[in-house]
Amino acid sequence: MGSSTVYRYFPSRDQLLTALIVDAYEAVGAAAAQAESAVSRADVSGRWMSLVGAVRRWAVAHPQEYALIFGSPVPGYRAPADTVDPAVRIPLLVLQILSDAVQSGQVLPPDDRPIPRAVRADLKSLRETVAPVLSDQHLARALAAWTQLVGSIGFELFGHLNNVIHDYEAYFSYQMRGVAQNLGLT
Amino acid sequence: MGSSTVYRYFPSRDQLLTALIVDAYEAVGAAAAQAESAVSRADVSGRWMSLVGAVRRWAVAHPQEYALIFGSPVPGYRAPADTVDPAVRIPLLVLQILSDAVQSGQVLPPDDRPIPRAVRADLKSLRETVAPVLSDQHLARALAAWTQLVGSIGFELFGHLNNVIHDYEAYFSYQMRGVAQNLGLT
DNA sequence: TCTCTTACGTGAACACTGTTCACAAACCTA
DNA sequence: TAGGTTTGTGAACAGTGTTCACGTAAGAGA
Repeated sequence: MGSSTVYRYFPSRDQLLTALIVDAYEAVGAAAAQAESAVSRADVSGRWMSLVGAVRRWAVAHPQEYALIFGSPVPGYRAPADTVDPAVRIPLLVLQILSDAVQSGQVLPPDDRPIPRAVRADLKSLRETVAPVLSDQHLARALAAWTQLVGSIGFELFGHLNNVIHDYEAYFSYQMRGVAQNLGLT
Repeated sequence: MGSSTVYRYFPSRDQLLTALIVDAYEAVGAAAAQAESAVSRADVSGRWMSLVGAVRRWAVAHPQEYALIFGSPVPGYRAPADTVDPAVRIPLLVLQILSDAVQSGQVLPPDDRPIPRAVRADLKSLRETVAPVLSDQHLARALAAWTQLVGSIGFELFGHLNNVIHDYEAYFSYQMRGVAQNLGLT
């Protein structure tokens, strides 16, 4: 197939990119959701570990697609609103796990470090739209966990721990168990 | 200046890239080192906060260079050994801060979660080469902190928290104080 | 089966970028 | 001033992204 044929299916490079990005988000989101759903609802830390393992496996199997959605933005491309829903699927799963943990009393009380006013305002919006049962501290920890997950996989894929960590799967699992602990999951 | 002139100074695209990458690592490393060195040696958590703030400010001021070193790898480019020394400067600073904290008794005892054997082997090498006073748990936490730092800045620069966090500087500071706490810095 | 219409893929053409190279201008240094 | 080195230029070539006119294949209805 010639390269020009692509333009019969997508009107522009940007819309092709958008389709690729949406596909990638949906694929990794589906892998995460499926893995997470396979664990008993009560086992919140097992759900977290299953989710992160699935995300990492998908990333290792599809490094270019992972780089497309979590690596450097493509120069000149601005993601349209269509990409938002697929993109938030995994963070919503994380918030759901933490919400379930809170509601079933399986989460340690968060520390009481003061949160800056501006951050509280953002977390309030977040709580009202997606996770009503989570406190500011819980929301902030969930965001930190999500950041840590993406950062850890990026470090592996992008080679930042080459010659430092050799068994990355074991390292990743260990670190993610630590993240679960930081989240307060028991 | 015509684009062809570049090839008078660099024999190939890859060597030009290497020079850009080394320059970027050295610039962000210098910013981090300078900020970190401006804080009293005894104030380990202040040193951490000063370091991360400087890294973030540099990243926001030089987003393309940041993406070059911490974003998706350039297709077809393999980083030569020359890039390693500049690249490890910041993680070494983090290890130094934590080492100083340990030696002056300013760090909480790490939890005793078991570390997988394969990871222990890697951490042992790391300890022997760069941070002899740090336990496996401390080393793993330092790597996690470094991951969290890079991940947080990437989330901001690459737009993963657009329309979620608006005052990113405040959010970043709050999260980094949490990382300091996870590191055990008092 | 024939034909009309639509869907699909091709290759030429154009622009832009990365890279090489022969040449010329500028600049040391003696 | 002269010789040699350094620096920048523009032509040329290749590779890629994009448009477009064209031809072929395929499906629907008579």
